[in-house]
Amino acid sequence: MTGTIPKATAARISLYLREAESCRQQGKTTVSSQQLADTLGLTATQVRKDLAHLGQFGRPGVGYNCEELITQLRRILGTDQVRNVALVGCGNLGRALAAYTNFQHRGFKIAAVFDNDLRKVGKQIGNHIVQDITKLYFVCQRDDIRLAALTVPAHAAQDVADQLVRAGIHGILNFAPVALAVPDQVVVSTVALSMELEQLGLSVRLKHRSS
Amino acid sequence: MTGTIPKATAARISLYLREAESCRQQGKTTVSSQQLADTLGLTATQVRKDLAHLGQFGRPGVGYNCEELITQLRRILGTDQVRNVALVGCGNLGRALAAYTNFQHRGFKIAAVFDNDLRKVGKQIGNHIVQDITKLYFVCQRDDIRLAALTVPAHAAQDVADQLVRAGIHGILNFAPVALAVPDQVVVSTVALSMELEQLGLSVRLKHRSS
DNA sequence: CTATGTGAATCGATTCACAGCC
DNA sequence: GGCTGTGAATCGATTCACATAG
Repeated sequence: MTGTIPKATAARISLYLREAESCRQQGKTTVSSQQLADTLGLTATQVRKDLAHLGQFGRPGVGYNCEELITQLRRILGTDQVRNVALVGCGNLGRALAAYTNFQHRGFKIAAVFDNDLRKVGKQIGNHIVQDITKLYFVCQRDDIRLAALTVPAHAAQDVADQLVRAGIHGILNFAPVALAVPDQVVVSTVALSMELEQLGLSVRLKHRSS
Repeated sequence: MTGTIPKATAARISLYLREAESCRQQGKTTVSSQQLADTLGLTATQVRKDLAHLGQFGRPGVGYNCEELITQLRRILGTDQVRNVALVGCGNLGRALAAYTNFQHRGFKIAAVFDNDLRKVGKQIGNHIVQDITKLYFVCQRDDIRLAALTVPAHAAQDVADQLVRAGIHGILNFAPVALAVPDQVVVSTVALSMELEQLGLSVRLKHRSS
């Protein structure tokens, strides 16, 4: 049951959700562990173990009901309710994220956008007005913002991370290629494009070496 | 030695490289496994096992020489030489990536930018002129482009991925939240912002549940 | 006959304990 | 004393084999 979710399983929940949504959009009502495994590059057993870990939805001889799978996975991820996200840093990447409208459908709402550059404060980006970063604490408390996306230059990332922690943020999605020091109860996930490219290049090298 | 790198170790190489660079910038000449572990949230033993797996640089009683560590990690990642990358899709995210200049310092060069929208073709983004996607095969072959960043809408991702495969691309950094079907010899790494947010939110939930 | 859920076995990764070097 | 590299032990995740339900 849902008592405790293995880390490896947790890391795949988003994949299952996307694939279940994709199946639903194709008009399928059910999907088998074998089908999920094939498109996601996993094994059927692995998929069954994972989904059984999350609570046993799925009927022998039939498969998993797409609609139910989506509902359950969303509930586990907590994206059945919309959560507010602060976006800090209005460079190229920050502006790109601020302009996205899809997050809301996925359970996240960019509720506020901040920058420390007073020339940017007050400007409009997407549907948002850029606010002064000194308002961080006030706005996060007022609007119950617990997650943040950090798109500032690497040299400023730690300083802003400290401000986010003081503002009561629980999770930081960090786009700067630096390790952030934060208290234990705060979660940081770093997504640095240069690091992703490095990993991709390495995977390609290793695959072409060994085969 | 470098005979075979464990997957878990490979996934951490970029972290070690960033931290080694950070140490060098702070003027340190050496760094210990303990220091690396502390800032990266790992254990010292884990760091030593990883680095020993990659070839034993590191002197007992002293630690790892930052400069040598950087050189060796770059060599393993293959980023000691610059590799060309094609960027496909000039939406918000694509434009943000095209404008980045840091990739070059990290061993990657955005060598060409493509879109299928003829209104965007010919326009300038950063230092690049947007090219018609029909030129993909020609340009990738001519300029020895083997990696691609895919920043097109989800519904177009598979179609463009097929074109990338035909153009001889070996690795695709996919920013669309869909699973791509590609031949075995092609590597896909998906970085979907909505999925990263889901994972972050889940980590926060699990941490606050259990503690 | 198809497909799930699960104990048992296997595989890989992390941690422990310590030998050896600066 | 401080620190790396590594065999041995532990822990977790994947795979196998199969019982069970539709």
